[in-house]
Amino acid sequence: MVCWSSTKLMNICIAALCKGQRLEKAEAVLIDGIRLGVLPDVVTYNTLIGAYCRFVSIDAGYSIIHRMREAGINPDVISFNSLIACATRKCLLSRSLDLFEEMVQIGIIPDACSYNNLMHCFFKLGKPDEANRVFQDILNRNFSPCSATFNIMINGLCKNGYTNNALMLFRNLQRHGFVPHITTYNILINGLCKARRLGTARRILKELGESGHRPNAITYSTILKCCFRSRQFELGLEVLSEMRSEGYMFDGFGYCTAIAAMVKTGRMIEANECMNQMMKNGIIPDLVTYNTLINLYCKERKFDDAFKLLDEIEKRGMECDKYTHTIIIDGLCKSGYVEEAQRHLDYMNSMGFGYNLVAFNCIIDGLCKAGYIDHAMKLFKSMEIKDSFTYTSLMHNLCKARRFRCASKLMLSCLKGGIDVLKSTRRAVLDGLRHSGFVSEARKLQSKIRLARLLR
DNA sequence: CTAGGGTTAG
Repeated sequence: MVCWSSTKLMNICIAALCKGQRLEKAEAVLIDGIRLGVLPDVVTYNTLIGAYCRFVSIDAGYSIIHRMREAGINPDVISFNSLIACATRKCLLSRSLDLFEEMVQIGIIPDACSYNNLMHCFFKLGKPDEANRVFQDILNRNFSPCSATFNIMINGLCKNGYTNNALMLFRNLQRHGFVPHITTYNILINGLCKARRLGTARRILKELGESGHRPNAITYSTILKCCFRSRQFELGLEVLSEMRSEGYMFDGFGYCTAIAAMVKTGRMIEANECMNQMMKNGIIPDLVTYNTLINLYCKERKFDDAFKLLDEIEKRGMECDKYTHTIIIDGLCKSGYVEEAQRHLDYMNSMGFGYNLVAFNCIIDGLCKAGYIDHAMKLFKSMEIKDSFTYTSLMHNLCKARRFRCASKLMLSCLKGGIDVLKSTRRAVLDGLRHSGFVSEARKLQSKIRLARLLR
């Protein structure tokens, strides 16, 4: 007799192969099993559904439903839950709803997990009311909601702009004895950060520490990213030192964010410390990490160190990307080596990289700063594509050289091309015109700027 | 089933 345990054994084997993305091998094991008289059961097919959904497509997953039926096995709630979860994850939301309905219609009773999926789907559809209805349903039917239910709810509320309700739900749950998991904290912190409520986010972070959980890499990268995005570098660095004094570690992503922000704010000593700490923690640099470090060295004019890293990239069999080259070009410009920067741009082109607008902008700025504004204007005229950086850079430097009418002309072509410029540049051009006697020209330009902004 | 994310220019 073929015993139950051989099917179970086969399932374990198939599950392991599926996990390693070896679907063909898994199918081969199944065929072998059937030939030897080991019959697949609902677990076997559910494993395959999960794997096909994840690695191939939802349709491939769904086709297993047909195969099961042909083999005389009915799909169960787990089969459908995997399909629905997969559809939701891939944002095929109407598909999720159809699958849910199909499941109910063939008489399968949804479980807590099905309802969680449904809520998640409604939130992604931007229908928080529908999601809330499902949530109330879960509570009313005494489905004993698990922490995932609450997490999906809190996350969904945040993502749909109801950060306050999310916070209230969180507090309510706590009052009822719910102990938040690290995931719950992270969801809430992310929501608060995105809503620019940094103060509250920090309070929740503090509570997280007091709760006995430790903030993980996700927690900190969420907070840091948010501080730096809103240009609150001081606060970000404060969080960073808080984290350090607590003995927390970054992953490679976190270090890159932190080092880049320090370089941008001119905190070179701290950036170097951060880099050393990263090395000590055994983070193996990837290309983005190298780019970040090369940027640090270039901005410190340590070109020897920068080129050492370039060698290291090659030695490890990696290839520099457009970021690497742009960083070098900008570094050379900022150190006054504009000719070398231009040579490097030519070299980059010969390597088959496409048009590099950022690099051109760096060189335009570099030429201006080195006093070659006419040279910069010539290059500007030859450029195929320009953006607000190109114009802002030129106009700002023209103003510095007191060539306000030329800057004014550029401003007009910005308005015509629908290119936005910095407020400070607008101010510099207008004030410059006024103070150098071109009052009526300034007035005309100002009204054109107003008109353009109204039409936008 | 639920959470985040890295690098360049004004």
